Amino acid sequence: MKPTIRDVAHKAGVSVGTVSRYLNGLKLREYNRIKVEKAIKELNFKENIIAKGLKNNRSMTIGVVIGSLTDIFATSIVTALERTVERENYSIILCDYEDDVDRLKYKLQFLRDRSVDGLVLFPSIWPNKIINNVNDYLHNNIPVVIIDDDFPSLETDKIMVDNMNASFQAVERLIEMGHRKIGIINGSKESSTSKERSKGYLNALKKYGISKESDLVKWGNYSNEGGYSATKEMLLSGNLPTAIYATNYYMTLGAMVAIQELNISVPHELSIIGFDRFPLSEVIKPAL
Amino acid sequence: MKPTIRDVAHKAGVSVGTVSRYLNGLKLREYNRIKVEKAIKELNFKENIIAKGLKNNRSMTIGVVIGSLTDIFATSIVTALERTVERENYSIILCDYEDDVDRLKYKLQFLRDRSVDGLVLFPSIWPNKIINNVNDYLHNNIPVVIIDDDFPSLETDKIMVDNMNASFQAVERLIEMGHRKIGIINGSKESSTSKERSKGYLNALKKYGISKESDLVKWGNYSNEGGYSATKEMLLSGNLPTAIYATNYYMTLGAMVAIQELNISVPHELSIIGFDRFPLSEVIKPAL
DNA sequence: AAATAAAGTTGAACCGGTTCAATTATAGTG
DNA sequence: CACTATAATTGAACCGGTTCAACTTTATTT
Repeated sequence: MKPTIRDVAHKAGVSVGTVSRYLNGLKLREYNRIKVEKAIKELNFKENIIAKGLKNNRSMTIGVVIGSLTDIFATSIVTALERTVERENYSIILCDYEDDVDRLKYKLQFLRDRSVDGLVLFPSIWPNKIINNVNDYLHNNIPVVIIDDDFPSLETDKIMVDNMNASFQAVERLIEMGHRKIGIINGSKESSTSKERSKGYLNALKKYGISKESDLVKWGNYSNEGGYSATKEMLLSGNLPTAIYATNYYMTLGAMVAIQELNISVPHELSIIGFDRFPLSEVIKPAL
Repeated sequence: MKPTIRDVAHKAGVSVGTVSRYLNGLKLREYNRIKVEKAIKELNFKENIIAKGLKNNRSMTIGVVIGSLTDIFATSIVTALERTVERENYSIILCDYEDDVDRLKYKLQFLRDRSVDGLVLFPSIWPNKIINNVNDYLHNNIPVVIIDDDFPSLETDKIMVDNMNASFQAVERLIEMGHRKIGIINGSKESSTSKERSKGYLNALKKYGISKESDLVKWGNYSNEGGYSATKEMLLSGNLPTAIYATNYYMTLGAMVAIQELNISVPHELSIIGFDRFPLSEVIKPAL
């Protein structure tokens, strides 16, 4: 059987309370500290995190809810997150809701039942449908952090990407390079980030007195395939852009494939700029 | 305060033991069952998974250790895995070891300390360095499943991809189509899957009496960039292949970029076949 | 050296479930 | 109907930690 705190106490000749104090970093008398440390080492004692959690009602876990595990934007953030929480001895329970509201709700409940000590929520396209679930966390004083999504009615911490401004700058850059016919591949019509990115595009056009052309505005649903077909559609419509702005990584990839397939040379015939950093960016010549 | 099993027992007028039996699916007398169900509903009782775990020493969690969260091969398996364990009310603690042995060891220990009920281990390139850690699980009767990696000395369950054979078939296919100069973009020299895939390639060549040409064997380290530069190198070496076999998804992508950049047309001048299913496969014309 | 303050230790009770020996209710038998 | 056999219930003890009031030891003051 695994040694317990009582075994340690017995071996060291002190009380359980003393061992507990040691484990929690409180001060012991020198000679007791030495005895406890010796006993811990000899028994190879490891504290039981579950038992610990029972009394102080902490699970030392953080729930992370993510639309899809194959979304590189989200997973790269989770990687950094994991590295951070690990330092405090927390672990991450990762839930993929497969871009489905009901599964999202289910997962939020699931994590509640596991008494996670905190929640990190990645963007979904139905912010209003899960307000109750999120409030359930807040009312129980469980901290919630929302990543890059628009929940105006919820009092949670948020980490926002300045989508509108980033978008504006990207498009402005193209305009400064002389482009006047700039196509955009938007994400999905429901998502708040997509709306923001679209707004930045429109604002940039407006600032420079360029009128919006509907042929040059497509929706690619944030996916490889969507970006591919939106780009094909745009480039085959007859009304050719001189630059394309793809509003995420996957659609940029899809756009690249479409462009190369149509034998359009970048950047001579067409410029392209994409949101998100792009593993292949460094490799492609001319670089994006 | 959250209601406990004792509150339920009190409200229903039965003992805690009876409520516990109900929660564990044992039979109650009809009238007791009704009272308990009513009390649970009225109090909105949820069982405390942590307390449950303390007595029977189960954490209802499964540790999953993965080289990189941005590896689509691994994450797509994790997605399916999560969906499966969720049905049994298990959750997944995901650990990304960032392709680093020490972090891998640390993570294995970390998950042990959290008393996970099982471990799923994704391939690493240092199988021998973690044997002790894995044995620590096995000696404590914690089931371990190893995914597509070669641990001949460990008595764990394994899920293997038949890398050698799949590789053989891919290459054989190319040969049957008339190719004689077939390039391969291998993964990394240390990984067992890569060795297997390489072996399949060589076996196919041997079967058809084609001799190996070193110009046509490159290593791409399983990455986009690696695939890209390996392909560039091969295609610029002067000794041109008529077909290329890229041994994973990322390198296939990198190879495609390289090929299109060199203005080589697929499949007229060059055929390409890739290991792993490929989100863009459907979209690219001619299809891979 | 005695009185007081501060620091450290003790161990029983607790967290919210499960378990099981003892007990009680129901069903089956002749 | 009495007598078993079986099924269901009870509640105290337990899982492995934390906590805190009561106590002991050490340090400081006078």
